Amino acid sequence: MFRTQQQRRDLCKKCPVARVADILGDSCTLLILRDLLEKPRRFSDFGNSLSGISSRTLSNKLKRLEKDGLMVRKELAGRISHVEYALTKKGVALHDVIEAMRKYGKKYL
Amino acid sequence: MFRTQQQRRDLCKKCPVARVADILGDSCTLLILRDLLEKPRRFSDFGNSLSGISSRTLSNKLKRLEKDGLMVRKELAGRISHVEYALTKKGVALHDVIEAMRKYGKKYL
DNA sequence: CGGCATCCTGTCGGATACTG
DNA sequence: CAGTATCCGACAGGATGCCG
Repeated sequence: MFRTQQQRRDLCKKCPVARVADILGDSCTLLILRDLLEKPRRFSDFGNSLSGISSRTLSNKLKRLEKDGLMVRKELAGRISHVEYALTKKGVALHDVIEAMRKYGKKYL
Repeated sequence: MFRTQQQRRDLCKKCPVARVADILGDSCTLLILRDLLEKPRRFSDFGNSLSGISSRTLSNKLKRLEKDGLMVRKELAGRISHVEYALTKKGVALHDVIEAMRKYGKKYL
């Protein structure tokens, strides 16, 4: 699915579910969002909760989320490098989706 | 994510969102569910709405959905082979998730 | 119509090592 | 700490052809 960019555009144009699917459509991103909804995180925080996701993959997913405007990267001042990732309004709005998922998961899975 | 079976089990055990992610976590499956929520479908129905998904992929996704108990395959009597796919109760319950996604997609994407 | 078998390629993502 | 670079294997999934 969404193999070519054209195909992706076509399907996304037609349906809002497809547009969300385009962003949520992989479990990894979903779990990152789940964590960020709770509170802002630092790069290394994800390593633990996501059961050893590789830094490469994490980096890629975060870039995608930032590009899509769901999340912002903040460099905080200090002697050592300190970066924080936090959801934007657009990202926080996914709360309802994630909660619907959590509710379903609890009840049926 | 969910690269090994063990990893998948571990993450799924911890969090309901992860469990839903395990099923919904790819756009293709999601769109199949979207269609099935509307009404039962036949194999070839998906080819159109999913913009040319290959029969191989479609077959695999349907099998997974059936295995997970979200959907049942019904062979209907008749001279020519006629199969229908319909959601189970567990599948229909995903309505809220999909609708939350639709709402979000409409508003923000 | 509703698939399955085979082949083959692209992409994802882990492992490892390195940097400012 | 927060990544980037490179390499490489696994696998998803398209294309094609065939079958009951």
